[in-house]
Order: sequence, then C-alpha cells, then structure tokens
Amino acid sequence: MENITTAILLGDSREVLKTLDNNFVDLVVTSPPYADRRKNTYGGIAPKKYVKWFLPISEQILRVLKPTGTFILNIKEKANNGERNAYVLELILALRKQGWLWTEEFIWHKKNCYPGKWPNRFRDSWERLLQFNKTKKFNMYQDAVMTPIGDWANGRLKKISETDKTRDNSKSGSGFGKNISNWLNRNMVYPTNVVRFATVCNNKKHSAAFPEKLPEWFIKLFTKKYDMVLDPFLGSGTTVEVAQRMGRNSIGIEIIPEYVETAKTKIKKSTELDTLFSSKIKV
Amino acid sequence: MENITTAILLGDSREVLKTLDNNFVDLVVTSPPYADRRKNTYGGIAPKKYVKWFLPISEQILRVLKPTGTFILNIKEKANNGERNAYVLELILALRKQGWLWTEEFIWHKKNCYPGKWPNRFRDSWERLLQFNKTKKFNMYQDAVMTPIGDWANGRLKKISETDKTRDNSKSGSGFGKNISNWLNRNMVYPTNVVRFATVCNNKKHSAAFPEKLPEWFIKLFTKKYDMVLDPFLGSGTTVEVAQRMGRNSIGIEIIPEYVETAKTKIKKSTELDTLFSSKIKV
DNA sequence: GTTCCGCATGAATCGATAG
DNA sequence: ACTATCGATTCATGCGGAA
Repeated sequence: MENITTAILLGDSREVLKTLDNNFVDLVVTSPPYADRRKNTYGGIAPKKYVKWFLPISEQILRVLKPTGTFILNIKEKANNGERNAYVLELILALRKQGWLWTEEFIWHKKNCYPGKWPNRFRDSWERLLQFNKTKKFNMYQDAVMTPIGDWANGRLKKISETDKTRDNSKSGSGFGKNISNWLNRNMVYPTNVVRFATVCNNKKHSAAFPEKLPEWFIKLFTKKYDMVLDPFLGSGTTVEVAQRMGRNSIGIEIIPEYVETAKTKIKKSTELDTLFSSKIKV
Repeated sequence: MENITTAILLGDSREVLKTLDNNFVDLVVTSPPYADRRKNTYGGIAPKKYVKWFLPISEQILRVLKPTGTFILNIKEKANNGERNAYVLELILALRKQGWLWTEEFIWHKKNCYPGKWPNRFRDSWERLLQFNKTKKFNMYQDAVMTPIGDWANGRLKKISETDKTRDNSKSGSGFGKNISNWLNRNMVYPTNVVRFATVCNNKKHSAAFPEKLPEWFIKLFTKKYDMVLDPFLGSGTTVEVAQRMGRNSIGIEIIPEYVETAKTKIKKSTELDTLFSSKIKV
C-alpha cells in the first residue's frame, strides 16, 4: 500500500519553496494574504509592492509544478478610497509575462457574504479563483465534480418525442443541434465556472481561512489519488487537512508558528481518519 | 409636465459622441462588441487592437458624463487557444490612466449560459459589469433595487449573535454593529455585487442584446426619473426602450442601419405606453 | 384561466481539416 | 507555420400551443 505524506513546513514561502524539487506538484491551491489585508498577522503588503512581492513566489511555483499541473490562486482586491485596487489585474498580466498561461477565471460566489452597508457600493459577494497552467495539456477530471441536473429536467425530459430523437441541427447556423435522447437517464451535469460555497463563519484562529469545500472542489477537479498538492500560504491548515482526507499527498508552508501548530494538530487528529481511510482501500 | 426624449442616432460612436454636449449624461450603460466577436455584423475587433479602439470612445464618454454620473461596461474576454484573452484587464488599466475611477466590478451570473463540453474548461456562465466613475461623489439609489429577502438571509440573520457583533466590531471597526439593526425585521434587502439574470433567447431576428433586466437594474440604481441615459452601442434598442418605459431620457447610438430601424420601431410601439405612463404621473 | 409540454436558442470552445 | 472554416458537444430558459 502506498503511504500518504502530509508535510507542514514552517517558514517564508520565498525561501522554503527553493528547497523543493522540480516538477513534482500536481496542484497548487492557495489564498495568499491580500494586499493591505490581515495587517495584524502578516504585516500587510502594500498594493503597489504586491506584484513585486509575489513574482519570486510564483516563479518557484512554476518550477515545482508538473507540466500537467494546475495553479489556483484565490484573491480579491478590496475597495480603497472609493476605488477597486488594480494590483490583481497587474498581477495576472505579470504572471503571463512570467510564462504562465491564464487558463480561466472562476468566480467564487459566496453564499453568505459579509454584511454591511455603504453609500457607494453593495456588499462584495465574490472572489476571483484564477487558474494558471504551465502547458495546455493539463490534467482535468471533470467527472469528479459533476452536479445534479436542474429542476427543469424533471418536467422537460420525462417524455421524448420522435422529433426530438431525429432532429439534429438547429436552423440558426450556429451549428448547434440537440439530440435529446442523450439526455435520458441523466441525473448529473458538468458545472460552470461560477462556484458557490458558503464562507466559514466559525471562529478559527486563522483570520481568513477559506472553506474546506473550496480546496476540496479543486483537488477533485485537478488531481487523482496520491497526487501532490501544495499550499504555500497554508494558514490554519485547511488545504493539507482536506488533501489528507482525500488521499492526496500534500505540503503546506506557513510563516506563522502559531498557525503551523494549529495545522499540525488538525493533521494529527485526522491521521486517525486517514488510517481508517487507508484500511479501506486496497492498492 | 416634463417630456421624455428618446433619441436614436445612426452612426459610428467615435464620431457621433463628439457632437454631444459636455456633462449632461447621468448613466452610460453599454455592451460594446467584444474582441473577435460579432464578426458577421460588426466586423470584429482584434484583441490586440481593442484598447486602442476603445479609448477614444471612453474619452468622449468621460466628457459627456456628469461628475455625478456612472459608466457601466458589460464585457467578457473569450478563451482562445486554451487561454483567456487579457485585453479586458489592459482596458481597465488604460481607462484608469485615462482618468476614470474603477469603482466596482459587478458579476453578471447568467442563469442560462451557453452549453458545450471541452476537455480543459467548463461552460462560461458569467460576464463582467465594470463600473467606472468620474468622481467619488456619484449618485446611487440603492433603495430602488432592493430585493425580497431570501431564505439564506433568514437563516443567516437569525443566527447573528452577540459573538458575531463583537468579533466583527473588534476586527474591522467598520461600524458593523450599528448597521446590523438595519437588517433586522426587514422583508427587503440590498443586493450584492453579483447579479443573476437569464439571457434572452426568444427573439429570432436580432442577435442577442443583453436582457432588459440588466439595463433596467442599473437605470434604477444610478438614475432617477428624467435623468439622461446613454448607450453608445445600442444594438437592437434594449437600453433606450427600457429607459423610455422607466421615464428616463435617453440617447442610443448604433452603426448598423437595420438595428436602428428595429430600435425605432420599438420606441414607436412603446410611445403609446409612454403616453399612458405620462398621464398617470403628476409633475 | 391554469398547468403542462414541445422546442428554438444563446457574446461558447476545441480539435481537425482545409487553404 | 498560420489563419479560416466546420463539426461536435451541451444546459437552462421563456414562449407559445395544447391539455
């Protein structure tokens, strides 16, 4: 039986990443400190300096990632002085220049966003989930994240007429046709690039942990069992905890000792689950 | 009684906009042809040339807009050769340089997005609704777009406890605790910066303008009656039709004669409604 | 009149093939 | 090599006619 490794490294990602091998990571999923956020814990990076600060890190990520791997970056610029900061846009352009393919931008539509009221804007209920790749031939396991088909199917697909079965193309010239018979006995459909998860509300020590569902979804989508997951801004350990539970190897890097301790506790706790999990699978 | 003007101008926005006065428009809401799209009708603009093509237009928009006015730009980059185009990011940065404040990015989460399946990406179900302003003191009528409270909010608001209040107060100091009373005992809530409308697919004759609900929402949010609305890429006339129905003055510019005719027909038809509408209001 | 059901259509995207 | 065209895939919505 293959073993699963779960490593939590204390230190600055800018340094720790340099100690890792080339081309061995299948998925990087992370939520770095946003500019001018979390000043109390991370010190905060000024928006103007953010790109310059991030590029050496992404350079290392580019190096450790397999050609078939994927890099998911969760980030959102805040409003400052009535205006959205532009550093995330500049970061995307800079990452492209660094050699990354900007494959996709998923939207994380937060189910329960932060309440509040301002005269000039509404509550911010979404964040960017930027997908970058080294090559066009990356691994993607779409079937792993299929979702139940919409309610419309109940009414619409019960009875299929003969015309439905025979007609192929619509007349519009869009080249789009339909073959309704394909839809029989379908319960699940592929999702879109808008994902909807609730934010975590419980009082974790880490100030901005993303919900478990988020790394879980991307781990399902971009890795298979025993693949390697990396989170260079681990925080309280959500990513490696989920990765371990899902039977993936993982490495987390975190600069704050207190968070590392929290994360390690989680791992230990879930090690029991892991044993349970391991005993079920036969490899 | 004040009259409502609804003007539809045939021509190229780059030229027609120059003939308009300074500082008289309250809201510009438009959906220009996206790069490499609508080749059959608008010829298509190459992604590389898009920013250069758009800046003279936005310069005129900046001129005709009141200091209290708002510019809403609906756009989305397509995927090309496995990668998202970056010209929209470059456009946002260029508009900032031109003097615009990038106030907000709304997400249009499309209820019914285009179908399809590809090995490397999911269906694209969102578009950008970029908000730009001349000054920080723009008009915003938030009460006009309040929505019925959803089940999610019922659950969430009931759970807001003393710990929630104290935690949030201590963290951000944003005065959240004071504002929370606004949220209790209400049937209506303010929306967020994610809006959800279905695309229209009932009209055979015209390639789809955006759905009526979209300009309607922004007209409610950023204008009051008798304000001036401008759409420099009118298409089949949705924006001015909605503006007229809502008792706003409006100007639409469209380069394709056939679309101008369609738009004018809509306006004429709705003039009867307008008369009805006028007779009901007392000014 | 309601509800139910048939059906076209939509700012899509990729890979293969053709010029 | 690089662009242009074509075929294949697919989900939810609203309209209009039928029950």
